[in-house]
Amino acid sequence: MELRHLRYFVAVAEELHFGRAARRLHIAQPPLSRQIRDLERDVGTPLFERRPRGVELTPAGRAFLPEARLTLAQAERAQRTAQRAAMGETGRLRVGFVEAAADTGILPDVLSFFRMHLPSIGLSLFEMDSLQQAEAFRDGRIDLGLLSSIPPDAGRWLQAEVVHREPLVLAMPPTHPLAGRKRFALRDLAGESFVLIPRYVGPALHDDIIARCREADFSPRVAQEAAGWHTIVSLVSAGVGVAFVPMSFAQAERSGVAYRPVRDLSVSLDLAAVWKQGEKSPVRERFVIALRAVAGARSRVIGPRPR
Amino acid sequence: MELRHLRYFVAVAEELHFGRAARRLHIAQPPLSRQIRDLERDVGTPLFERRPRGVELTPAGRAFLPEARLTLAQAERAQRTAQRAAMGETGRLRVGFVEAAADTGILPDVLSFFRMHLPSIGLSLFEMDSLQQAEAFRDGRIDLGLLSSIPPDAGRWLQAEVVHREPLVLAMPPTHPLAGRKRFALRDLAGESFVLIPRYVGPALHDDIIARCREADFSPRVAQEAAGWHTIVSLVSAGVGVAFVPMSFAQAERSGVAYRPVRDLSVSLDLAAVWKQGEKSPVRERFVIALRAVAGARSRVIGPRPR
DNA sequence: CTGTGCGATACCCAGTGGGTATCGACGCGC
DNA sequence: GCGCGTCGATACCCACTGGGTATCGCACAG
Repeated sequence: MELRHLRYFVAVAEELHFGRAARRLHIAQPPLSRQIRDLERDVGTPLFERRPRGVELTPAGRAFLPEARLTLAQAERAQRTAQRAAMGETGRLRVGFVEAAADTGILPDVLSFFRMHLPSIGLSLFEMDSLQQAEAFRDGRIDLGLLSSIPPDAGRWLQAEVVHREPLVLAMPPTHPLAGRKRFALRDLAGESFVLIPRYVGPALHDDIIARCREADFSPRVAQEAAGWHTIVSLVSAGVGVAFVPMSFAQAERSGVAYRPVRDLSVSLDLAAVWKQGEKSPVRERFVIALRAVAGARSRVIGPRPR
Repeated sequence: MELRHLRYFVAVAEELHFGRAARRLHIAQPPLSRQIRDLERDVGTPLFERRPRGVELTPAGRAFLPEARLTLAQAERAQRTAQRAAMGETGRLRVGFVEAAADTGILPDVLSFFRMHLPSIGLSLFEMDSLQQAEAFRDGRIDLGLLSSIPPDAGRWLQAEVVHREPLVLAMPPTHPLAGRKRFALRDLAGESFVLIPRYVGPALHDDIIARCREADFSPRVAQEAAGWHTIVSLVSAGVGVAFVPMSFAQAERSGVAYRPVRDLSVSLDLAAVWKQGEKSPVRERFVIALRAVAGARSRVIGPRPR
C-alpha cells in the first residue's frame, strides 16, 4: 500500500464516481480502476460496490475513509514538521552558559526574544563554566555554549564567535583617592589591594589582567579572590580592595562603589557563542543571530565597542 | 512522497547506516540512497548528514522521524480498521424495530449478546412501525428492520427473513365459559366481542385474522381496537372482550387472563428481519445470525414452531 | 601512503503506473 | 420495447522508475 492508493481512494470515495475522480486526479479512468483494485487486493476486502450509476462504499470502505484521510494528513504534517525544523522554527536547543552571560543581561534578553517570536522552540539552559561546557560538547549534551574564554585545546573542533565585548573598568569605594580623578593609568594602581576572579573561572581573563599589570611594571597584590561579579562588587564596597569589573556594572548605579575607566587597560570581557565545528543547526543559527542583535543593542547603550 | 520513502527513511534513521538499512529492507544500497535523495528533494531539506563512518540525522530529520513513524502506524491502522469492518467486527448498525420485537424478548437478547461479544459495534435503535421502517430504508436511515408484516409494495427491493414465528392463542377472562374447555375451534368464537389490533399497525396480521374468521363463517365483532399487546391483554382482563395474542404471553402468568389454543386458527405472528436487497453488510449479517440463534432458543423454550 | 569502509554515481533492466481503445452491463427515454 | 448513453472493467501498449550491478570518491586508520 502506498499513499497514492489512499489519495486515489479518497478521491473516489468523495466523488462516488470513477470518471469524475479520475478527472480530479488528472489521470485516466482505467488506471484509477486498477489502482483501486490493487488497493482492495492489498487491504483484503472490497471497498466499493460498483453500481450501474456509480459506486458506493462498502462498510469496510466507510470505515477505511476517515483512516485514510488521517494517514494523508499525518504524512503532510510530517513533511511540514521537517520543513519547519529545517527553517529553525521548531526544535530544541540546549544551551550552556557562564554566569557572566546572564549577568550582562544578554541571555535573559535572548530568552525573552525567543519566547516572544519562536515559542515552538524549546530551550534547555545549563549554567556551567568553560571547562564543563567543553566536556558537555564532547558528550553531545549541549548544542551551544556561551562563555568568556574558550578553552584553547578545544579550539580545533569548536567554532566560536564573539558576540559581545565589554571593557573592564576599575571599581573602588567612593572614598578612594583615585575616585576623585577623572582618568588615570594602570601604573597608578601599583600599590592597591585587588579583588580578583580565581584563575580557574576564567583563565584567559585572569592571565590578561596579570599580564597588563606586569607590563605596567607591577604585580597586583590580591587581597581576596571571588567568583561572580556581584560578589566582587560587594567586597569592593566593603572596602576589601579595588577590582576590575565589566563596564556594564557601572550602569547599575550601585551606591557605595565608584567606577572609573583605566586609560591603558586594554582588557575586555568577551562573551562568545561556541558550537561544534561543522554541525548544521538552523535553530542554533537563529539563536546566534538573536544573540548578535541583542548584544549589539546593549553595546550601543553602554557605549562604543573598543577597536 | 510515498509510504515507501517513509519506510526507507525510518530504516536508515534507525540504522544510521545506508548499507545495513538496505540489507534490512532487502534491497541494494544504491537504490536506497536514491530513494532517500528523492525524499529529501520532496521534503525540501536534507534529512541526513553524510559522514565518513555512516550518517546522522539533521535537525529536520530528527523532527521528521517520529512523524514518519506515526504516518506508517496510521496507514497500518487504516488497513486493519477496514479488515475488521469487513469481518463485521466493527462498525455501526441502525436498527428499526416494532414493539413486538422488544416484547418477545428477542431484541433485548440480541442486544446483550452484541454488548457482550462485539462491543466495538455501535447499535442505533429506532422504534418504528412497518411503514416508517420502509420509509427509513428508502432514505437510508436504517440498515436493518425488525417487523411483523412486510409492506407488500416493498417486497421488490427489500429482502426479508422470518426469524421467529409464534402462533396466536386466545386470551380471555378466567371466568369465561370457554376457559373451562381444553380446546375448541374458531367457529366457537362466533358470538364473542374481540379486542383487535388496528389494521394500520399490522395489516397482514389483521387481515389474516379476519380472513380466518370469515372462513369459519363469522365476522368478528370488534369491541375495541388497541395497539400494543400489553394494552390488549389489559383490556381482556378488564372484561372488554377476548383477543388473539402471541403465545409467548401465555408464559407471563398474568393473573386475570386465561390463554387457550384455538384448534383451527392457523395464524401466527411473524418476526422478520428485513434489509435492502443486494447490500452487503457483514455487521448486518452478524446481527441476523445472532437473531436466528436467539429466536431459535426462545422458540424451543416456548414450544415447537408450527409447520 | 595504502587499505578499508561507506555513500554517491553511472548505467542497465524489468516491472508497473498511466494512456488509448473497446467491451459489457445496466437504465432511461422516445 | 429497443436502441442509446453512461459507467466501470478489460485488453493492450509505452515510458518511466524502482531496483540491480559495477565502480568511484573520499575520509580515516594502520
